[in-house]
Amino acid sequence: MAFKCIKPNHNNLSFNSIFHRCKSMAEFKQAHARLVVKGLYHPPPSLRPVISFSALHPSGDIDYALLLLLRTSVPPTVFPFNTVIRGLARSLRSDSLSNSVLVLARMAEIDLSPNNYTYTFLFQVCAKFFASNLGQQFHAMVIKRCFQVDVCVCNSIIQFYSVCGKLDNARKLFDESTQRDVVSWNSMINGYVRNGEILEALWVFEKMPERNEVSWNSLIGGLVRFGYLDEAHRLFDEMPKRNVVTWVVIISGYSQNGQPREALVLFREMQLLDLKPNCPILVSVLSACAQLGALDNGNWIHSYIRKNSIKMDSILSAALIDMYAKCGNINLAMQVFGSSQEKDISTYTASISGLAYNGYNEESLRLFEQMKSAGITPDHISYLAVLCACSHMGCVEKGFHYFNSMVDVHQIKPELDHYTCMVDLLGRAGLLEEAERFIHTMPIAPDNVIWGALLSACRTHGNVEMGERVGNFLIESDQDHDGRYVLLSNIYAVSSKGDHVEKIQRTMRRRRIKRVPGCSSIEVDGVVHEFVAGDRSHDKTDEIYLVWEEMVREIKKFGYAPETRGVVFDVEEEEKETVVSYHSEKLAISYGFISKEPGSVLRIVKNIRICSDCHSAIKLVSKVFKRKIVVRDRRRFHHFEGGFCSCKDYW
DNA sequence: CTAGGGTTAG
Repeated sequence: MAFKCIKPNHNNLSFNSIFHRCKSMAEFKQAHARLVVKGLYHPPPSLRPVISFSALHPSGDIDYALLLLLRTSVPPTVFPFNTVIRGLARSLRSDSLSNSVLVLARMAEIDLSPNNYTYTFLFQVCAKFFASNLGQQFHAMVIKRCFQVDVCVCNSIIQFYSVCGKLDNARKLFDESTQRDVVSWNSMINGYVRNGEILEALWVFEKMPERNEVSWNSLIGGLVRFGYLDEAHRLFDEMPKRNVVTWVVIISGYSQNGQPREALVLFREMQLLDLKPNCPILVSVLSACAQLGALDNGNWIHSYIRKNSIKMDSILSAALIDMYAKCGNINLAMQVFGSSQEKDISTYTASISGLAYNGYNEESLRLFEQMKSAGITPDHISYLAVLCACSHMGCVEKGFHYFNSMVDVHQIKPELDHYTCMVDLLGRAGLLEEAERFIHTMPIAPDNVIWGALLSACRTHGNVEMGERVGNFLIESDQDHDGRYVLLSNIYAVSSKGDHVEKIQRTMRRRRIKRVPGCSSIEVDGVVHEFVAGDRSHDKTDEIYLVWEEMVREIKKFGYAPETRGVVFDVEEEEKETVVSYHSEKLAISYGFISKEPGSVLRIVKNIRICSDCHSAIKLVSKVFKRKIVVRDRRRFHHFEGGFCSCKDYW
């Protein structure tokens, strides 16, 4: 023993310590380059830390790892080869698949047999790139060589098959496997969930000998994904021990499935249990606030983030910006934008579209230009925001300018959404023929949404001929969509074909199409109050109606005349004025007058678009009662002040 | 000295 110490391997020690001191890829490369340039012999084992760092560290360089592994004589042990395949499995680059095959081939060249780790990483790569055939070949290799797989390899094969949609193969392996643990069961649940077989997933869940949080979370996540939110909530209640992922799944589930109130309720439950929300939860809750237009709640989240010094990443700041913008408070949104540290494309996009639907069209376009100057390449979503701004401005020329630059400068292939935006742009501007021609010359097939945009433009500009044609086509091809019937009958109602309205109503009744009722909400002291037209369910109904009638008397002195033309549905003639008089946004505003502090801004959120009667009434209310009123409808904001609206009556 | 399953916006 003492003998060996006489000649220690100085080289090896010193080179190892050189590399071990390195903290970044650049330092590794510099150190390595110095050795190579000086022609100093560096023993292969010392390269191991370089390979590990290059392959696995977030700031590493997988190509460098591959280079060292394939072109130098690293010691022929399986470890560095496994490390590189592991790194390839982590990377998102499309050549990872072929590179992992290259590594495997090199192993065969130098007679290195893959071990369990090698196979685990290989199946990870195949799962990530949905390399169904290659993975199957690896599986065959495992079988043919009588390789003794351990439970991890077995599970990674199950996982591989299930993400590739080969559920039968996964199930066969699972059934035949002698080593099954909770991960195997969970992978099967996930496989079924991923492939839409929620009943199978449920069956597996019920048969499991033991479950952990992941089992519960996977099933709950599956139920959420397929819209079975009540079932998901039931399991959530039954769950013996929840973790933070459980909360993410259920809260984001509600938030993304159009049930933002439930998301907020669960978030409050978390607060009561003194549980710390993580970033994804905060993002989901902010999105719920954005959907509801619940500014008080959103403000509270913002101060919670500040108080607890939660790290703001770009997603969280985008969510905050989006929340403020969708609550109609563009100033706060832009404040968050201004103070966010790392502005990436999502931060910009949230601000660009926020400005656009709040009526700050020029500012929106300016920010888009600013983003490009900052060296951020616009993507298809930021272009969507810009086109939307042009459409709100009614600026056809600018819209086409951006549409063309999207294709020519940034090589982004327009998707249906972009085409819809262009049809909307042309249609709003009254260029109906051009809009229809545009649809016919699109390189992809138009969907019902695009025709819907055209139909809506026909209604705005009273084009009965085109409206009748498009509308009748739409109520046949998309029979369940209530809005199309409404638009078409509105078009008939103001034309000489008033008698056709009756026909449309009969068709709707026959097909049992229910209209989605118009619904408006207002937040008071953190509670969101909801109203539908003619609603009498609120505690303060009497007062609300009294106040609105009083306000109508006042604005009539300033020239308000109720319009009933838009009301053609489900009501008898004499009811029309009553219904339009108590549209949901009017009730919500009236409640705001009663319950909010005098002079405070009233913020209303409406689920469908505002009608022109409400629009002119609210303009006058804002003038006569000197009150700022912000109405968010399905498409955009209307900021009412002093008798004017930010949309300049173009909406 | 390495490994397998669940969550994240615009």
